[in-house]
Amino acid sequence: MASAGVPKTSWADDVDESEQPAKVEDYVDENGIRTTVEYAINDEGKKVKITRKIKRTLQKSLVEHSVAERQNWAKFGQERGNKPGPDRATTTVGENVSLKISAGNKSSEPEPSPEQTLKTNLARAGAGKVVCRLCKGEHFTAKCPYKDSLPGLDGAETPPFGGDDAPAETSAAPAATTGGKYVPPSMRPGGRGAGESMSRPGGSRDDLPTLRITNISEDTQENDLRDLFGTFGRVARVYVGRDRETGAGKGFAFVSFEERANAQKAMEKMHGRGYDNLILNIQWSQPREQR
DNA sequence: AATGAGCGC
Repeated sequence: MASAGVPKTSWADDVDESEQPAKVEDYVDENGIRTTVEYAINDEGKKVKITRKIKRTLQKSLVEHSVAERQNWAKFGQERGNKPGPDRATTTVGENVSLKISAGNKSSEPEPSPEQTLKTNLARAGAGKVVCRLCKGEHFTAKCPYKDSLPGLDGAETPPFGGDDAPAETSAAPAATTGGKYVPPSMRPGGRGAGESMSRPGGSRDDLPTLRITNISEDTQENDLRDLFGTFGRVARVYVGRDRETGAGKGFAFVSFEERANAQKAMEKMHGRGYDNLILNIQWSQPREQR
């Protein structure tokens, strides 16, 4: 408008101008001549029409020799007798497809569904708030001081799937299969009873008979100890204390057996024995977590 | 000399 004659000083104006090339034509004719026509504003602020004709030729220096050579092949079949090279009337050059590399499959999922968004928002609303399911205190249920004295959650009271506080409407079939997070097979309603083949009666893994091994070399690995103590019986778990940063061993480890008698025997046999130029020191471990 | 990780509402 009035600013037409004012010299442009702002770089932003330039950007705006270049944002609108207003291309009106862009085609390739049968001879491979690409023509583009666009309107632009030149330096004097005048509207100009720019017509470009570009002859697309394969440059042998940029193309592998054998590929460039094919341009000269005599045509056959329905194209017999036509001149060599691609006929732009019948042949199009594939457009560039940009390949997006991403780790995992998360980024490939489309925009979240309304339900997912709702879920996310609900989760955000309650973020940072921890409520014990047993005593309603501000701690995780697993940390509840009344965990043992209050009626537990492990009975039939709380179904493992779709808890008692879930609205009845969510029991639709899709919700049951896709609605939530992963449910381990042993926890699925139709699946095998929990631990039919895995767990022993009367114990979570926290009360396995566990030995504390000290004075091991810093590069002792879990498998080394598994091999060493496996001769006394089935080893349920091996933990090597490591530096969080460097991953180097801190000189101690825990070895849990399935059977207390085997652990006892291992301790008696191995305590004071040499391993890696060091004398093993073995005691019963104290429970990691007091209750 | 030396006593474990993470899950999660």
